[in-house]
Amino acid sequence: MAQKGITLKDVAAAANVSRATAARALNSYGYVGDGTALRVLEAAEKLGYRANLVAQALRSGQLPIVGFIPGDIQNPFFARIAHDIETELRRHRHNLLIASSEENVEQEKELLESLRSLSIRGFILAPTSATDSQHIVQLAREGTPVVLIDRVVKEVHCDSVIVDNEGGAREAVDYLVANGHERIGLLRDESRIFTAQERFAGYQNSLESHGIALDASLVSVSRSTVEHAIEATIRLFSRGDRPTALFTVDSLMTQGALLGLRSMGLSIPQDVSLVGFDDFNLATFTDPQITVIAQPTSEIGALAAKMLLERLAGKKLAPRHTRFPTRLIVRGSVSRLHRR
Amino acid sequence: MAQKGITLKDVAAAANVSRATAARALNSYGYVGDGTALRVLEAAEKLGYRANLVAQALRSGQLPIVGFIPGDIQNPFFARIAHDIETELRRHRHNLLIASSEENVEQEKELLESLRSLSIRGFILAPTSATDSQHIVQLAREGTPVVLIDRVVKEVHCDSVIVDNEGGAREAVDYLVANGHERIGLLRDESRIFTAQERFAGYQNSLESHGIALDASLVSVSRSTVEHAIEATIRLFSRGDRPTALFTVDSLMTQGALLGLRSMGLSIPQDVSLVGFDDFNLATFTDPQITVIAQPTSEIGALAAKMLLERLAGKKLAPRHTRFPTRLIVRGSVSRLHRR
DNA sequence: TAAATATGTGAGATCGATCTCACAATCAGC
DNA sequence: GCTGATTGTGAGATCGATCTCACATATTTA
Repeated sequence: MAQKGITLKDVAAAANVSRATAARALNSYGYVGDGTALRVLEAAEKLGYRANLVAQALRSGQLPIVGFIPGDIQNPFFARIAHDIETELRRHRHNLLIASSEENVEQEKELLESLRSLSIRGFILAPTSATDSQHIVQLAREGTPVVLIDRVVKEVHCDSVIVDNEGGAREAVDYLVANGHERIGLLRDESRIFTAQERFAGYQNSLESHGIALDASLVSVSRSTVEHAIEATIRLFSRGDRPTALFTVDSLMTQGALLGLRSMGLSIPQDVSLVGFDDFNLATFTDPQITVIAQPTSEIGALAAKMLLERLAGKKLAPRHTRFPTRLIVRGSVSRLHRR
Repeated sequence: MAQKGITLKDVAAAANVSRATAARALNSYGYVGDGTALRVLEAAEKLGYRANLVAQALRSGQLPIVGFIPGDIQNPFFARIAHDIETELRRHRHNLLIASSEENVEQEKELLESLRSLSIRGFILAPTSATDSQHIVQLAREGTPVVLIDRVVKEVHCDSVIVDNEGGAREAVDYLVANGHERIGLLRDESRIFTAQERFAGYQNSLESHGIALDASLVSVSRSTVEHAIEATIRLFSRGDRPTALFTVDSLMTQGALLGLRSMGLSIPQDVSLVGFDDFNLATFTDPQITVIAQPTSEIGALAAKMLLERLAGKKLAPRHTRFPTRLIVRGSVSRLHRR
């Protein structure tokens, strides 16, 4: 009952022309007499005619809808991106359908599969697995425009927008090392996820370049939620020779680490130094303020949407890959470690 | 190019039957011979047939899509609700289209208007205005299922899920008064918004019941973002006789207040006591932990989705209105005020 | 003035799935 | 063996917008 039921036919009847002519007048193509066109437009106006997008889609094969599949819409990082994508799409009369993969490859596959039958025009996707990607390859190969954000997948040929995860992580750990830390814990998410891999690589590379051996027992894996990160943090710091510093790979984990450490009575930065990847609202309120690697979150969504819209408009180019730099924001959560 | 193009016709041809019979076999209705049905099913399987939802929608007039129009998808409150709605919808093979009103009535109207031509099945809506609501009345009257969340609009007859805003706000202010505060500031959002009205009423009623006169200069209005709330807070506390306590009406504002107060060198709870409406992740990390009025956020989305799905299934009942209770969580951001 | 082109319009096909209707067969009951 | 129900199937219409084609008139051009 969504539609009042004023169709092109009604408009045509009111204007005393055929459907074909009405369509020409409304979409201004082909030959239409001036007077006729005016009559049609007036009739449409008076009746409150709105084209049925579903009918248009059946002919054209495409609904003016773009799908966005983030790992988790509750993560402020993705929420911000969703907002920016939607704003950009609206400018071009497209709508945004959001379905979260919940960081589950199977769910991601099912979503893609089911959205496909909706004749959605294109996808903006944060693939949950860097390797299990045949479904995405397949999608891109069929010609559906796809833009990957935050995470890429090697074999897929499409536009992508990511950040310098390795460099950012390296900078974070370099900074901790420069402050005298050697036992540096890592709170990361599952290794299937592209950003986790890259940030881990940054962690490794930094340690290696400083001649510090990687200690696997200092690395804790957790899902990216505050609750899971609290647990993982407690696990990591429940040992005798606990780390003197911690690097967390996203803002929800940073918040989990804050809460976990507090619950253990460990204070920052006296007992533990902390650097988090991805800035967040309250990072400057906590005491101390949290030192972070900031990403240009506000640019990712808008750029991805623009890229996708260009593809939808038919632009044929080689895939474009944008990688934004990150930025270390030094606040107060890292202390200089003095040898004891 | 979203569709590989395997249509019912292809399946019918492969199974050597007519389209009508193929449809009957696939959707199991009417009479179909056992052998025939099997042939059709096998052919569909082999070809990888997926029904074109757009074509189905053209006939039925409805796409399996539900629209969600929150005030701001970046507000964790709405993000959580969006997540829960989506999870529930997916169970019933429906998709979620999210478009933010950005707390702008005109945008809300345009969105509704444009989504209408998409033949969306129903809406879950947090109306940005408690009074400017003809567009929603109209929508509901036409028979489109609508569920209002977080905010209601008087004239609209449809299901709704909200919380006890007045009671929650009253409890917050009662608590401050019980701790000796009389000059209690209010950081609220625009009065057009339903929750702002109700929470303001709770603030008023509490003061009145304690014989405290309402001082309009203690009330600061701001948009519901961290940035705007910082400014509003600073404005409110830049006066000589500043409030001894502050009540903020949502979690982004609470965070803004925290940052604003800190930037002014005011500490909580020594200089200012604080109670916020809506709990948030870091409320227990900040020092002190923040006392809040918690809402059952995790129940709202799921319930709203269920209600909507029932309506979509054709359930005809009088509109149901659920109002969840709130809960005061006492932490450490309120101090007992001693007369000076 | 005849031929060629430009302009305006409508009838009907199309997109894909589904539904109505007509028409066969098969089977039961009398 | 005949009527009437039961079962099975296909032809064609339908949803709404758009596009192709054919067919008119007008207007140029040779």
